Amino acid sequence: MAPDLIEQIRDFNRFYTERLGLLTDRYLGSDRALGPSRLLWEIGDHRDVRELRDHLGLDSGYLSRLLRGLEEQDLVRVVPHPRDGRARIAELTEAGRRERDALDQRSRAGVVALLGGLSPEQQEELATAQNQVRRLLRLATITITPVATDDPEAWRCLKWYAAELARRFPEGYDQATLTRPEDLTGSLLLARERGEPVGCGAWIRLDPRTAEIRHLWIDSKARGLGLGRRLLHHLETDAAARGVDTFRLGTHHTLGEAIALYRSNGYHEIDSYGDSPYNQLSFEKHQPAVKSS
Amino acid sequence: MAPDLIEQIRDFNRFYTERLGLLTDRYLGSDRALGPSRLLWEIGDHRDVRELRDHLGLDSGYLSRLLRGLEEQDLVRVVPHPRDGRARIAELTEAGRRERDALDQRSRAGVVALLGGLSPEQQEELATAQNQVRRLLRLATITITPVATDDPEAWRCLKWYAAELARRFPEGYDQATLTRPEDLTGSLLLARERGEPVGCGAWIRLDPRTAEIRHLWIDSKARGLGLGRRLLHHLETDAAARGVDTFRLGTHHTLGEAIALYRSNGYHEIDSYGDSPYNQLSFEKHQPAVKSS
DNA sequence: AAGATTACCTGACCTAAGTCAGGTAATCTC
DNA sequence: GAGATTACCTGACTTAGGTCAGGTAATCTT
Repeated sequence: MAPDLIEQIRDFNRFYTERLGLLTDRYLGSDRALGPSRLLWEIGDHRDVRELRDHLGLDSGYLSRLLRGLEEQDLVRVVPHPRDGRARIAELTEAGRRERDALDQRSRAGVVALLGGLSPEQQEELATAQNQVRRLLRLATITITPVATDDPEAWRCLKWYAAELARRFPEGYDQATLTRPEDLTGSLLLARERGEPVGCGAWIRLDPRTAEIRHLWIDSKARGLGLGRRLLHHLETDAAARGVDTFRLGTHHTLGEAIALYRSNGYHEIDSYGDSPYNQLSFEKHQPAVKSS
Repeated sequence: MAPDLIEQIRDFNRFYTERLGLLTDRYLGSDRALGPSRLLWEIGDHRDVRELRDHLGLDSGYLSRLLRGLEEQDLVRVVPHPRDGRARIAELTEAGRRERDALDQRSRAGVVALLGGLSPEQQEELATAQNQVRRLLRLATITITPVATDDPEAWRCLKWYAAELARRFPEGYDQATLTRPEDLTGSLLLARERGEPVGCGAWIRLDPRTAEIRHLWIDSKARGLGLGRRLLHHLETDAAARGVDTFRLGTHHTLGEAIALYRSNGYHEIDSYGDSPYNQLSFEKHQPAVKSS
């Protein structure tokens, strides 16, 4: 990997850390410490204490003390959970809401001041470049791993996939059409973003040198990142490493993004080969088998 | 200002903070705290203690203690300054250098792992987008302020400007040609990045409705940001607010970037009007006088 | 209904990071 | 050469942010 590229990324990280320092210093302003401010913000209007603990990654003792502190200042009320006697819910009081809004306002003001130094076009350019950075960093940190054919997380994805097809196909989609675990003769891949499943894909072996790509699906919150392409590529190299040099797949007229993805990845349309009623279009691609890197 | 643009910027800041958290957690790795690690890094091979204090913004007592700690671990040696008996210099020992290199290696490894999830083209895209973000944020945080005509910081800039012209003009440049403070009948503007002067520009009044732009200069470390344009624009609105509607300036064949800047800002070439031997080209622009925003 | 688990709290303790007030020696300014 | 300033150090203190070991009550599991 190009060393200067690495240095450039690190340099940007250093730069941004420094800039963020300036912004959050300003954002603070109040004499409240960072912890309580962040908590105030995270509570929103009301939130499970348990959820807060998970989300902020805090020790239960520490969170408890933080909440007590905010309660003493009358910014927060901690009330019993209506359905679980053990659990509790933190909610902002009127004063707490005012405080949170003030914090919010201060944070906005910092950004407004920053943008004031730029022309409207430059502001747009900034937003565009930031979105690009975010998109690529999200994509880079999503992990793709092979999982067991009956992996519960992967099956949650497959269910979502089926539900989406049912919504999008005019004729609906029968969940029973999903490939059963015992028929997944190739691999089942699961994509996770920060631990959360956000996509899946599988291939099955049609014959020793032919694989069929199936059930390629990306959660809506992870679309537009280029994850579909990455997942498809991963499936191909995975299959290629096991002797496959021909890939096939079937898809549906309504799945425009998928069709575009296949075409732009070297797939060409062929005559229908399977018997699935949903496979209105069939595609194929040849590629010499090589070991995955 | 567009509210969703503001939210987008804030959202990116939150996103990046979170990502950086992940990166620096990894970067740590060692059981050394963040403070000493950062200090180790900043010392480089050797550095004035005083410089470290300024640069890291640390209390002198705190820094002293940090250094003592590193000295006890044999990572750092603090030796007297050769030319100033009060001052001292911190330098890494052999072990300190190894430790710093190990930190560095760990930080690189984190970035390499991150980039591993992207194709080479995407890596390039990421670097490009990050540079764009950085460029715009730098530009946005540079302040431009009018200063006294004999302001010492502005005059440092003017001296640098003169020195650069002396290097670039085949015939050299006589510093005495710089406009004297008493002749700066318009304004002298100074651009600062994080407090440091990085550019200047002035206008003088030729007649009640005509200004001459002079000595527009950007430090090499702030070039390519679009600061020249911003500074020029600032000079124009400043002059316009004081009744000027005609701008003139003279420049030199060797200053290609400046000539391009003037042309792209509505200046057109006119016959020579002044008597400066360095003004090989003259430009003019009309613009109705309006109050600055 | 017993035993395990979960949700939260309390008290005791700890470290990193920093502030502040003063002190010493060297150096600069006049 | 006196007085101010600078560079650094030491000791005393504070705060934020956190860990850990237990305890209580509610709930889930079998």
